[in-house]
Amino acid sequence: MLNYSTSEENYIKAIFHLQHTDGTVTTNELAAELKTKPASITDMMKKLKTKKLVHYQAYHGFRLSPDGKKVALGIIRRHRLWEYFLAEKLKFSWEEVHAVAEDLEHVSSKKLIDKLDEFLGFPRFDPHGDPIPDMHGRIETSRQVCLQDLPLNKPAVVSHVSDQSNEMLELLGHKKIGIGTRLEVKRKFNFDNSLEIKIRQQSPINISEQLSKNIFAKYDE
Amino acid sequence: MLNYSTSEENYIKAIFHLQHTDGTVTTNELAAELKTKPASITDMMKKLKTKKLVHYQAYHGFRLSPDGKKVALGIIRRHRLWEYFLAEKLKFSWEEVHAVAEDLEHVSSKKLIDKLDEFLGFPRFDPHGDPIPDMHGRIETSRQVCLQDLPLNKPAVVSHVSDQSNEMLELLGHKKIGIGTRLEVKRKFNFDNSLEIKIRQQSPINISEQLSKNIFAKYDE
DNA sequence: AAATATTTTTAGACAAACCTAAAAAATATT
DNA sequence: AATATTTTTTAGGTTTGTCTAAAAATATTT
Ligand SMILES: [Mn+2]
Ligand SMILES: [Mn+2]
Ligand SMILES: [Mn+2]
Ligand SMILES: [Mn+2]
Repeated sequence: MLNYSTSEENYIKAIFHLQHTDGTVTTNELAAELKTKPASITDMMKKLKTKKLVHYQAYHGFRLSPDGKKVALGIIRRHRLWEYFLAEKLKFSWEEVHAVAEDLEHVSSKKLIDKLDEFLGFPRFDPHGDPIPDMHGRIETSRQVCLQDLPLNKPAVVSHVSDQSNEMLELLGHKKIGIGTRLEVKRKFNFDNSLEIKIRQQSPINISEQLSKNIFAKYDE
Repeated sequence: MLNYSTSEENYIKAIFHLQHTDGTVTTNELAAELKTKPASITDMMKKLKTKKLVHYQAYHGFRLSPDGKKVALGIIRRHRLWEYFLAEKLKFSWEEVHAVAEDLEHVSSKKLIDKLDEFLGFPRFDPHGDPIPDMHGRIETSRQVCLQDLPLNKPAVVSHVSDQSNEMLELLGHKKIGIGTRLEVKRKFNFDNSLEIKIRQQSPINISEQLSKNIFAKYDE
């Protein structure tokens, strides 16, 4: 597999993330995301087109080709493995890992990343709950997010609890929530960010913002 | 502390290493080291001079300023900590670590490096036996090298033995060599790379290339 | 369907980091 | 000391990635 410059990689990764929401990505959208000017986007899209990494027609937006997607998944794999390393091994806080991983992701030795993966025990999610692509670029399609970020009425399965204190576990036990519990968020109250959730056939219960921020769940997108 | 480009950092580090042997470094020397053309060296020296990182007078070579030395030690710290990480944690072999560290050394988050240092247990030497500068740029002046690389007639102290097999220890016991032994290499025979070494007042003894490659010693430079 | 507003592309410029070929300076040889 | 050789610098050019300002295409209003 060829090597790409840091700039090319940042563009490819940004397109990947943007086209997940939209179908195709526009020049202005990408310029805003990367904090560059639209003219720079056009320049780069021409280049990525000749390298067959994007489908691009002047004035009609662009999206990654199958090859481009493979490259993007490689970059995302590196980014998320480094984030996991920084949080888990070096004890960085969740908010700090992203900026450093933004640089580390461009060191592209395949052996380095595969050995790092092994050293970390083949983690499946980064510290933000996003899935880490495996060495073949396969990525879990279900997303892990905290309950606050779960879409309403989406069935999800509790996959992770970040605070393991006695107080937390006592509360979870009382509410009958644990790893594997299936639930849906029915309403979100903006006043205090409390949530109303439904667990199987039980009647809906209410949980505080504080609690919801420490519970993570997976759902299919 | 300011940030420097990958190119600037590679030049600064190369000057640091070259001026250790010579006093001042020449254009052609540095061009050979970095595999670039002399014209590129002149360009960069002008730039590094305006940034006050080198002392440079046209046609008369250059050397690092005190500021330039500080920058160099920061890069070398990052390089050697990553080499240690790769060898110790990711199980890379000694020969593989250098190339990857050549890239990782340019990720310049100070917090990243200080936390990595702590995670690794503040190692004092990289896998090649070179000392790792601490977070203030202090570096041990004594070098650890294998006997093959020891300068002739330099008093040195055995500091490390890489092969710990019974056969090795038997041989070392017979030759009366152990950690802490003071010795000097008196001659090197090019035919088989065997060495004649002197241990205190004993008469000189001969050791094979194979053995010498597994014995490391420190000396002041 | 025209007129207007927005988005995107083109044209041309600039800095960083490299190069080749020619000129200048320093060094070595006779 | 004059000449020849080697080293270093200068002059000018290329590629990558960015920018501004103007032109062209598309989308939205009236
Ligand atoms: Mn991230
Ligand atoms: Mn990045
Ligand atoms: Mn090295
Ligand atoms: Mn390097």
